[in-house]
Amino acid sequence: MLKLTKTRTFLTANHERFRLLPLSQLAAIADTQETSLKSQTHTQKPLESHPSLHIDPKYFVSVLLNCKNIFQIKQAHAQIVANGLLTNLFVSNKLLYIYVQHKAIDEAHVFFGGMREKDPVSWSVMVGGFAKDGDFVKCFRTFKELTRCSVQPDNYTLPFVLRVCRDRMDLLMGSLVHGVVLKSGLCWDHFVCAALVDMYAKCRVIDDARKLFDDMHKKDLVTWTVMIDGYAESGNAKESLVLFDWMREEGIVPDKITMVTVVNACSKLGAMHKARFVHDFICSMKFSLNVILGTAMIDMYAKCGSVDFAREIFDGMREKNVISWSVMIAAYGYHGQGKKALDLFPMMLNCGIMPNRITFVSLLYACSHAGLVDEGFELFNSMWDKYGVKPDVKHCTCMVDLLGRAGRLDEALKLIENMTVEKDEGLWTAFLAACRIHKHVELAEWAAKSLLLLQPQNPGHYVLLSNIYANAGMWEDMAKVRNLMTKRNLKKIPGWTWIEVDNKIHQFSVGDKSHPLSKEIYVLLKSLIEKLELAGYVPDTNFVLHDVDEEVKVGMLYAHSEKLAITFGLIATPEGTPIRITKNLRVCGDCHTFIKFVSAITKRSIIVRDSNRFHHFNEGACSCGDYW
DNA sequence: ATAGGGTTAG
Repeated sequence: MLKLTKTRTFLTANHERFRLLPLSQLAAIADTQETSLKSQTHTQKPLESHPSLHIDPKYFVSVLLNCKNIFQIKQAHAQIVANGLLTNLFVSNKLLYIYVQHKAIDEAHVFFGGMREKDPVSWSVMVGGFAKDGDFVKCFRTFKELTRCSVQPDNYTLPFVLRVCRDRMDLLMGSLVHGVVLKSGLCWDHFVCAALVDMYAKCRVIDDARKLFDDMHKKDLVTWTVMIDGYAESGNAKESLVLFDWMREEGIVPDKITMVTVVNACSKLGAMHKARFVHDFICSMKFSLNVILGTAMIDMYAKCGSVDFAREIFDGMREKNVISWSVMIAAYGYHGQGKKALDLFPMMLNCGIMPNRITFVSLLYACSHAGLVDEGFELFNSMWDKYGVKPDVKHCTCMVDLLGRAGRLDEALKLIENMTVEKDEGLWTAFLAACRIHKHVELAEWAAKSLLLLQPQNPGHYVLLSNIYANAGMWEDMAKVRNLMTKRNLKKIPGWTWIEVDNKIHQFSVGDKSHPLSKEIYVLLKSLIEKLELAGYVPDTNFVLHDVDEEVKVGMLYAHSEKLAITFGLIATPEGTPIRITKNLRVCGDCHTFIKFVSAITKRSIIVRDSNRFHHFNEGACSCGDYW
């Protein structure tokens, strides 16, 4: 019955010579060979095959499905050739797919090239293979070839090419594909539309993603998840949570992956009530914490201000990976508990987890936040020798930060001069901060100019440089920088501060008057400032003059978004509880001083998070070392 | 026969 059982060598379509195994041995490849043969004879009708062949193609498909490695696939491939089954698209498409599934993309490509007959499935599998492999060029080349062979792009190929656009964040190509989608009339297809939403969301064109999303008549869980994540990633975590509520109202039941993105949104928001709610929700769904969900929750609690809750989750996790450990270390770090962060390191090694680049960033960062200079140096020096992790810019930045805070500017400078890796924005920013503490104008100017050269489109750098000139009384230079900024049509990135009260997020911008309690807030802020000034607070007007927009300068000198949020916090949160605020950018020096005085006078503890740093204020002191 | 969403720093 079998066409070939004797051992001989054979040329596959890929022109490789194989010692062909007898079918009896090939069968051993497939674990489930017996069951699949049985089920085939007893329950399923054999597929129609070429009249001259006696072997059922389905048999080869089941062999292919059970291949464990490339070698086995090639053996099966050879047998398929030997049995003349290549002409069977059912079999050859499966073979192509199996090559792709085992990431043997080159083999797949060669085989694909040699296929005499290709149907839309063959094309999709190949396009998808390149997409999953991240090979943008070959993915598009194949896609173009497909259209040239007058095959219609279908609801399988289009999501694949959109996927590769998404992974590269290539909005231009993505919109071009969107054009193809419109022409193909497939814009109402479920998968195609979801892929478009995903592409736009990941390219941070969240409004376009939303438009498509709103027009979808059937939104499934994956699309909701993509949308929720998209909002969180593009800085609107509040909307993520709104969508999450809406999704449940629509009767869609979230799964663990959705919850990861929701947890992530809470991290970004730093809203503790929301965090608790989401945690309770996860418990009520009886979701067990896998590594990813658990790690996301550690991060959430840490960024919502409670390292202790974060640690509870951490301790309760059965499986932890490098990321879980790094997140926990970082959490202690930005809460100013450097010692605890460092204690975790040997524990992690004991568990057999090897540190990576980010682990070291977290460790060094923890050192700089807690002023642990010697410990930091030791880690920095040992990371390559002991753990094989090469120090990069980020690690150098932590060291510059550490040395700068410790007042060792000259050593920081030496480190920068001896660096072999390319210097980036963060490095110059850290060095600049150190120069400003030590009032070293020339070096500060050098750092700020480097920043400007590196990112001429970032308005923040212009503001920095002009502030340096202003502080040094170099008015002409200052004017030049401001002019350059106007000429290049750059505007300052707006800063926002928000505060969560009774499960609601209240958001403020500079001089904001949109809040319902705006009147009360301004009245209290005014009298508060008077009290603070009596206690010795001197507003840093220099900073205000150059850092805040013109209209603010005139009428509302003291209406920074942080100050508005704090004042509202004093009104709306019960005494004895800490006031927690979050800002999307760094808190300026003036506000830092302001908050210190507020915490001294009102005896309230205040926790400020700016981007991903925490400042704990208590009775007029800040835990994380003064930077201003 | 082929298909999508998730974790860390800066």
